[in-house]
Amino acid sequence: MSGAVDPGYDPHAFEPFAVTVDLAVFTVRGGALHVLLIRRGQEPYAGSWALPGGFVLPRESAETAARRELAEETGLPEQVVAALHLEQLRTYSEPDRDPRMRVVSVAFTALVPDLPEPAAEGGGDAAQARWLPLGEVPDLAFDHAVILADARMRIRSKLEYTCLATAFCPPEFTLGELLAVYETVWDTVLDRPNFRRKVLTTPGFVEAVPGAARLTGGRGKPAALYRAGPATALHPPLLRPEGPTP
Amino acid sequence: MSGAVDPGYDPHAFEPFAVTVDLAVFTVRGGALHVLLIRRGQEPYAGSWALPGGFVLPRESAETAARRELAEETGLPEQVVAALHLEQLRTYSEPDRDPRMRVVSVAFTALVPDLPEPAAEGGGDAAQARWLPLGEVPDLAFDHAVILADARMRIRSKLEYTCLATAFCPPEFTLGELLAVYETVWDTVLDRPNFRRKVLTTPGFVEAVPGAARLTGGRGKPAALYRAGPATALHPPLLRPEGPTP
DNA sequence: CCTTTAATAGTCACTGTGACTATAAACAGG
DNA sequence: CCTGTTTATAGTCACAGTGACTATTAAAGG
Repeated sequence: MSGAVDPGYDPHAFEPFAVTVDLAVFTVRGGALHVLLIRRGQEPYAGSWALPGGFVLPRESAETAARRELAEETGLPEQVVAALHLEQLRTYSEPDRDPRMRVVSVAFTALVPDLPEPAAEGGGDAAQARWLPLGEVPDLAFDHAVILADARMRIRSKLEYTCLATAFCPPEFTLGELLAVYETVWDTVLDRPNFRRKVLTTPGFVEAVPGAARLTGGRGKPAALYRAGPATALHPPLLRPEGPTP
Repeated sequence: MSGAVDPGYDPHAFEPFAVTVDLAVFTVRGGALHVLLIRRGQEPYAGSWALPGGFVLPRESAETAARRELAEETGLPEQVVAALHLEQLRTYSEPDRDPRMRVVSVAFTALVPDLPEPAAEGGGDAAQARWLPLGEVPDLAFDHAVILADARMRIRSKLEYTCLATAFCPPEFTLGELLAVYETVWDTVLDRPNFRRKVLTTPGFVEAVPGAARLTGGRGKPAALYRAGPATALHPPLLRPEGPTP
């Protein structure tokens, strides 16, 4: 616990820890799950791709730092960043994960709708930011490949028993778009009518927008629009077809 | 990420962070969920109860530190501690959670069978360690009440979709004991035959110990013995009666 | 118009579960 | 030794939720 040992503990007595945050920010675009990556400008791993993130400042919590870094590196307005779904994933603390010094990193997962185009240059850190499909992600700096894999597993399983999928959608969406989120994240094909039945009979998952409908890219019958409902958990869950973690 | 900013970063340049681990160690004893607490010997919060834990050493990962602290403060043999179920809960990083300095704490949850009697004195830190039923937990030091509440919520929901409940049982156990784990953690009463059917038809949840049986405290028909099976996830899950988090 | 595409409606069989009844095997006490 | 109590184990029945499928509706395009 915080201070079982503390004989007049001197903060500068030994090599200190640095604390950082790393962000695995996902979006669904064009039928593929994308993750936000930045290209590193400095050593170590200069030129490599990495997850966005940075140091936690002395008066910040890890979550505050995560939102600040995300705003800086994506150029999204603070207000948008303040509202989006951000969730702690886990903390990575292997002693040699950073070659320079002891760095403990708190990793977060964020889900955003497709809309925001990278707009990376706002940050100023000269690092370029891009959305990359998971299939095209190159080797990453530090242990970020592990973090990314953990984050992916986490969201795959969270879609099963939470209403998180709506975080990938714009404020108003069609059930076809929501279906596409599930199919993309799980990399499966779901039965459309069954999916519809499940979503609509789960209380609080989605709410119909009265009278609204949208033409789905020109083809087919217009779809009704829905908003995310107040529910956060799915009882019973919406299990994906195959095993727990294919 | 770990080092987007790093202009020849000087480790001693600013007030450093300390990194600690906190442990929420649970056991089921006598129909009540118990948590392991220690009484603090020093300020701050001297005399208060707190979760066991301590500083992460310069060459340790958080998980290594958690196992070491647990061994020190419970007196359990290293070998037992090395094998038990330990899982990262989340990291607590509010700037003022420790009045002395900036402390970021990685919290863990551990589940142990009833057997180990506190045996706290082995540690030497003079702090006394005790198992307390959750209903009798007093005010805790720092933000440990929050950590404990989070840990409790986590294990309650993990019993639903993982095989974790066996971690509360000795190596060989009866289905009645496993049932008691669920009933204690969820604070509900489950139908015995239905529970039995569910556990036995879930592949890999438990394995029968051939020919073995145990007298259940003298009363009633002897029960067959089982061991934990290889499965880790429960598909479909074993949902608790009421809402998601009562 | 007729075809294509996607949304929406509805059907049917099966699986898993909740509620419940029945039997078996130990012990306690008269 | 019989009887009641306790706990384990076996089995039944009805219903909810789901997977697989078929049918209909409403748009766009040639």
